[in-house]
Amino acid sequence: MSAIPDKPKLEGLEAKWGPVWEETGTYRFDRDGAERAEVYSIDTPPPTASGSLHVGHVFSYTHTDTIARYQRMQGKRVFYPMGWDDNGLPTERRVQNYYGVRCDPSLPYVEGFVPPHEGGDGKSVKAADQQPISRRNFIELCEKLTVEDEKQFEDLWRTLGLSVDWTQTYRTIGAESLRASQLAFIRNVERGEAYQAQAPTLWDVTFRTAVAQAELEDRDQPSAYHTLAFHRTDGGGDILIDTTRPELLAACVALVAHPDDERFKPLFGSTVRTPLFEVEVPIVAHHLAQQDKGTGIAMICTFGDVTDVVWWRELDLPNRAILGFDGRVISEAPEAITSERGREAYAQIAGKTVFSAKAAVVEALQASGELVGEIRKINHPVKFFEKGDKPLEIVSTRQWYIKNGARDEQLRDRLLAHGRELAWHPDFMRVRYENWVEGLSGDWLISRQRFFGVPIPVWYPLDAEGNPVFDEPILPAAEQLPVDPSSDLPAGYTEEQRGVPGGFLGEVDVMDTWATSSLTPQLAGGWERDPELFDLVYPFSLRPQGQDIIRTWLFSTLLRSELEAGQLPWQNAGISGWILDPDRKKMSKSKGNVVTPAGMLEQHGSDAVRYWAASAKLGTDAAFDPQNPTQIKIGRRLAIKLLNAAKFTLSFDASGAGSVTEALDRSMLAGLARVIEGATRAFESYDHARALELTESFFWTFCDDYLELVKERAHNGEGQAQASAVTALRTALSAFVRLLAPFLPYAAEEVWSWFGEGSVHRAAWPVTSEVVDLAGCDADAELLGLVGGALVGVRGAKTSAKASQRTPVALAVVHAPVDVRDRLALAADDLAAVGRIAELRIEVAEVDAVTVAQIELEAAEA
RNA sequence: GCGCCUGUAGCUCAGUUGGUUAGAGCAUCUCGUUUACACCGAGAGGGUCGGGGGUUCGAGUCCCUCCGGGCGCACCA
Repeated sequence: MSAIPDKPKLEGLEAKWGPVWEETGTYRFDRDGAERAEVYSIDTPPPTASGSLHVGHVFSYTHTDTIARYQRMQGKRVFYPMGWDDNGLPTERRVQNYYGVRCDPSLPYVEGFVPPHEGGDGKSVKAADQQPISRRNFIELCEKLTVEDEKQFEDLWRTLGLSVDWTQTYRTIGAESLRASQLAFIRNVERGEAYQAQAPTLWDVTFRTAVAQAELEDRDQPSAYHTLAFHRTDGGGDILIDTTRPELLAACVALVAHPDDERFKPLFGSTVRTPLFEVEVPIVAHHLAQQDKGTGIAMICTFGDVTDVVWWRELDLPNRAILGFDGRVISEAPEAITSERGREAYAQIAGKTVFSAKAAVVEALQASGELVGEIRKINHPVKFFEKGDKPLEIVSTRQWYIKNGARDEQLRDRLLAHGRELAWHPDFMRVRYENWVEGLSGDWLISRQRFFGVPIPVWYPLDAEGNPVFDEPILPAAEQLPVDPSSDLPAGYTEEQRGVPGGFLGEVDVMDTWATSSLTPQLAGGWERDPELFDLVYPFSLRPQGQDIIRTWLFSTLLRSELEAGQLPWQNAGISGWILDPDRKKMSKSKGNVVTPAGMLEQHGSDAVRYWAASAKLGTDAAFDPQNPTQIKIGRRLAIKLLNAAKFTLSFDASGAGSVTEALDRSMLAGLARVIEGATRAFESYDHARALELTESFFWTFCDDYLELVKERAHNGEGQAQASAVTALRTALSAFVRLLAPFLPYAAEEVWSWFGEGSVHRAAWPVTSEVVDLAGCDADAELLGLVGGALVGVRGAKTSAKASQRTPVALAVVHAPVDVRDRLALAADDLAAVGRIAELRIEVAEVDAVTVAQIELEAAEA
């Protein structure tokens, strides 16, 4: 216990208590002798270490922390780890800009490399100005920078007061994560859940990597319809088609119309010659062709969009792809282009970007008269990589996939069943998951042609000609992990055999970030590393996360758990909403005006900021105006009030404390029992905001009415009347501090230290019996409100008389309904004391509520 | 196009299974240095619960419909 300061204040509490919690291990997960039933485990979202911190982080992580603290006070052994998602593209990009470098895997490693820049100004360095460096040098810089970034995150989390066990941290690029991630992958391969395939793949030409369905987003883009004339080979004239991608004309493999379309029915089976390139292609029928779109008949190219891929596959069409990995038209024309005119036309587009090729084709078509009518500009949605800024192309590549139920109905049904088993908070978020699972169009593409990631742990044998035999990948043994196939050796081979005929080739691709972060329960829980720990924490009690990554993180984690263990990775999913700016737009850096969380915490105090975050329910978006942070100010006020009310309460002589006998004191405790019950129930149903609201509102009643009513008795009263007030006050204070501890951990700990033992965050969550035992079960919970009503009347009379609240009252007559009069009389002395009423009459009258019928103020004293 | 969420005081939001006269805070106005708190306290004004229809003794709450806002999925000829 420590002394109560003369002037309690919030400033400095973070610096005072953070180190104490760290030193005493307040939030340490105690696994000794633990059983699963007493463990509450949290699958904390690992923030992208290279990303910037914003208020949204503070918002959702606070939600989780209130739950963690509640569970801890309920006696649970809380497993609350923290991870850093440091592998992947965001880090690569940050490293490029921060150090002014770019990875070129063909370059050799340079010992003691010094990057051209350090710190950057946050603006991107142009690709041309970036110094190419080896993959190893590049990864070293990634490692270095992420470690620094992670330190900043940790500092912020600590200041915010997250009750994370900082001995339980992991990095998604750390050795343990590499091992677990590769092990899980190998098991997927062995069970036939992971496989590789040569297939048309959505491809980002800027980052030169494949991307998965989950990373796509649609963006409206300006485009234009071009009407092209195809020539019937039977001499029947031209067929017009509309296309937005004339540059892919050279890759055209067929025309397609709906099988029921009377206009084209006679043409199915016949052929046309493509304009410009003069390739003979068939006219085919497919139900995906829309009669009312364009001219009702479309050209199929390899590949303009995902529908082309479907048509290509289902109609068994040839592949005449013309786009390379760099997004440019490849130099070699498809063999199908045989005419001299066609070859010449192709020469005009070879090597050009999509943009330039389109211009060239359009120009040639105009010259030949095969472009009919006007070019009509439109806006239409185009698929982008969510982190990219150029439209995705589709190229044919060999990639690794993990089955996700898109082509396996049984797996999909199991995933949907898990979605129904999982307790979602709020429940309607389940729909997002179901939409996603039901809409999956292909297996999960997990290989990325990038550098800073978990290497795909396979090698391929090389045949006598030196060609890799992809069908027979060589997997490492579990004991070998983690491996980097580009430097480590497959069993039975020597380094000299790398890349030579009859030897082997290491896979150079890395895994998608989500392929690793989909294993966070396994990474944090010690899967295949610490079985005892894993059994204690898995399946996790809670997965907290943002609504934006249901289709990525939540889905992929659930999938991996189903594949590996056939079960849900968690019991509950708590989904936080967005932070919106005052215009109800999603907050974003580009809009400027983004306050840094550290600055917010500094300015208002952690408890205040936490209050703002905690006052929003799960799943609900919260508005935040940095210029006018009302909710934060209210939180600050509440925290200060807690300090002051505690100090006041503890200032009364408690030597006689023991039992509560006075009606008003018993009433207050009865009301508090209801609050404890309600707050507990709210927390049990993951409604922290409700718990806060209930507690806060009764706490203000406690301060403004109850404390005012009894302070005279507590201070100057005598005997049991005085002792009753002090007992009730102290009992209530103890409960309030604990009820508020999940929200205001600093103020609560400070106050607790004035009278309690140990940390409030390890104290027992209040139960109704501790107040009911003192108040008696027959206590009149309504009495405090009734007296409060009378008090409002007295205060109002003084206010309207423009008199001070301390003005003495000669006579006050209070009217009360018949069933209330006697109850009110039990608190008459307290009411008279706070109102400075010399003569207080409480009379029965025909009124609905307690009213002050008559009041005579004494003349103001000089 | 299919679906989910949402619309309550000037602002931000509560409002349990339908049940008296719809609540809180902020803001506004008025008053007050009363035993902790001026980062304070007291009081007051302020709402056709998006519109319309229905079920019911009774609807902010349930049903239908329309309108506005947000989001998810689908949509690239």
